[in-house]
Amino acid sequence: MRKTHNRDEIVRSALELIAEHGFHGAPMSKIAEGAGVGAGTIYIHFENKEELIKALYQELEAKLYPFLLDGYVNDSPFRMRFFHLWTALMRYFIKFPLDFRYMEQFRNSPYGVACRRDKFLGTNAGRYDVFRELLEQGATQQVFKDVPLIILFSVSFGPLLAVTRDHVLGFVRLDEAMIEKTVEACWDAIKR
Amino acid sequence: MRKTHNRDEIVRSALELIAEHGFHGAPMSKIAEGAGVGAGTIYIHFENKEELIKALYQELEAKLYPFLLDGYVNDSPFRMRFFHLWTALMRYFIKFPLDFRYMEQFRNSPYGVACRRDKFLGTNAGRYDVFRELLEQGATQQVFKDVPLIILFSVSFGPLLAVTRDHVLGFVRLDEAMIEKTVEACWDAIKR
Amino acid sequence: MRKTHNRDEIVRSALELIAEHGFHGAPMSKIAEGAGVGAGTIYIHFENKEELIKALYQELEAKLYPFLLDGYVNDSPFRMRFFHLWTALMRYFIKFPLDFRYMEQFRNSPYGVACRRDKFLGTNAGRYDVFRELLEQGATQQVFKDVPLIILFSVSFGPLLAVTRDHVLGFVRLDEAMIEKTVEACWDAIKR
Amino acid sequence: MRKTHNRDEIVRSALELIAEHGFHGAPMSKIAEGAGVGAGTIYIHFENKEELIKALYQELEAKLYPFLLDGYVNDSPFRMRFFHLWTALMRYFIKFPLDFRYMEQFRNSPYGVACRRDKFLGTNAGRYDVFRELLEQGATQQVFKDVPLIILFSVSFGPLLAVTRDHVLGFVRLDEAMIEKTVEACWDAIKR
DNA sequence: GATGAATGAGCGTTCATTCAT
DNA sequence: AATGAATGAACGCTCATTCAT
Repeated sequence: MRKTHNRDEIVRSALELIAEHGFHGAPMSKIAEGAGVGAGTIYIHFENKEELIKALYQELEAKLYPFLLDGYVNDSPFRMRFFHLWTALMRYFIKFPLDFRYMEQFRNSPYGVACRRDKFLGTNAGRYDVFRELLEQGATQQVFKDVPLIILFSVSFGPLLAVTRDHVLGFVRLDEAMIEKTVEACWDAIKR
Repeated sequence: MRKTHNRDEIVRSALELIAEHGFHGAPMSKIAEGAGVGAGTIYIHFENKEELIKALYQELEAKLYPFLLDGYVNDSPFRMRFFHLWTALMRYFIKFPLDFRYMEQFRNSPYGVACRRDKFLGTNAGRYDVFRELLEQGATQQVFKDVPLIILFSVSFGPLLAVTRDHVLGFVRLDEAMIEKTVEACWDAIKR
Repeated sequence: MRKTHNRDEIVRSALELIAEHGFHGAPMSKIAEGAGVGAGTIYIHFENKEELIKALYQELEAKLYPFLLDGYVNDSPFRMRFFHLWTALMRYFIKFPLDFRYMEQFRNSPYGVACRRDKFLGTNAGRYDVFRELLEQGATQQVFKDVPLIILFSVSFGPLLAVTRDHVLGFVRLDEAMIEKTVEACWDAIKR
Repeated sequence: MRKTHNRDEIVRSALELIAEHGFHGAPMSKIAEGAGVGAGTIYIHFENKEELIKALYQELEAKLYPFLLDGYVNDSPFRMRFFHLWTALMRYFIKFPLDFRYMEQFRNSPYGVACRRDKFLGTNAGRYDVFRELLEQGATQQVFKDVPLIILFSVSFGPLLAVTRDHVLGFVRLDEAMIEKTVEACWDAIKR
């Protein structure tokens, strides 16, 4: 189907350009060019630039999920599940640095903030999320520090994202040992 | 002297607008308007927008430093010094949320990345920095995990910045107890 | 096709405005207005103002050439060929005074100087040019004064351009007799 | 007297900048800087930029005149006087290339055209001018071609100015022999 | 569905001129 | 007389979006 093919190319082109040059360094005309379509074609598939940006973020999240769950054993020990998820996330970002750079930009943008507000306070507050499930469980079982859920998120992802950023920007080159040490830091940060 | 007054107003207006709307959401014309000056006046004090952005960042850093060092005792126990600095930083950001938002934007921009590259690899690699001194000392004394210096930075600041962000964006309201717990998380994340 | 029509209108408007008010008296916005298009439309057809200016010059040269060669007999006597070309050039400028004024402005601008430098010293030094051919031939046959080629150009065009300028600016009204006298002056100036 | 000194410096700075970069490449602020005065000081001595430009032109003309008349013998043979004036003019321009470039720019600008219109048609039509006197005399005595005075001007100055331009722009290097040949060309062009 | 030329508001920046000192 | 910070209209140019084809 032609239609889907074009849409995919647009999304791919947007990812590349925005990840590399930021939202404002990626004009619609260049996204179209990179996708091999006309400028108007984007507006057939997406209402406007903002919608394209949000849709792309959701596609990246959807692509990430199976990666995280691959090999995830729901009833394995708590610590192991934490290590599995955090390690998988880090490996994913290292494998797909464009995805990381895009997602970081998104998180730092008004769109991303609104998205997060919705996640914690809004209509999506209850939607299923492996990370949330794990953190909530750990909080209940008093494995983690006694702080609000959102702070558990920030404290346990903070080191991972910061270190991954260093890698993606070329400040360090992460190998498996360093990934393990980083995930350990995340665990140490959060555990009681 | 009129000159200094205008310059200060421009810097203040730029801080407000950029912190709130990002670099691209803060056109020079609005910065001028917010400062109560003509558009051309900015260019008397700053060569161009980029220079204004960098100068503002440096002013904020200069304002932050004394705040960190206030009460800092150079030969107090290691852990105490860490807690002093990290707590002071967090309190500063909570007290001046615009500064935090601006500095975060800067760090996530090409300017900020270049600045950091310079700090770790370039000509400023040796310049004095309380944080760096402390982290290097801790690495030498094997108090911290055995990872490169840059990762010590990311791991120990990661939770702090992420949690502060939650506060500044209104997702949590941090009190002294929560600040302490966050700094503890930073310490736990980094310590061997 | 709309595209070509708009491009032509832009070129026409630029010619009029620049011929009359100079490069700096012809802002892109007014050129657009004169062409009946939006300001951005110009940038679809020309990369920037400089490229528009150069392209317009080349179009005028291309328009001039056939005019010069019409009725030009390659093996007619030397003096006749000179009179043919110089007379045709002068008639052309009188018929299209905007072209004259534009070309003069161009010649007096950095673009025009660079263009001329290229013609005499650069990569275009060998490109075919009726005027150059005639002058080189005349130099070889010692019909002309013994001076460098570039001076033959200046000496033989000098009177023509100066007189044409007088006409275009309204200081004289040239008729056929006066054109003939002017071309004779050019011939007298150059011949040995 | 301070006043005169500043004025002179402004005029000198304007000459340098405009000759080199054109009217639009010479902002008042840079002219002030080059003169070592404040921007406002220019407006004490000249009403506005246009007046500065015109005043500078008149100063250059006033400076040129004595140069032309030096050694000029009013009752020497006709041809000799012509050669004296044209040669002196050319030498002057070669000696003071900034003056030449400035005067050419002026002549090609609306100011210059207005000035010339005034000279030939306006209130200054009768003012004394060595060149005019000589050309009028030559016309009366039927030494020159039978064309209007203004065309005598253009025809006799055309080669001189064009060749001088070549020299000033670096296309040729004129020596005394070449100057003589150029002046001869001017004479040939004009004489009956 | 697909195109890409066209739009025009808005951007960063310049500069002739003014005026409080 | 001299200053130079301040002004703001105007510049060249960009780009999200539209619409005739």
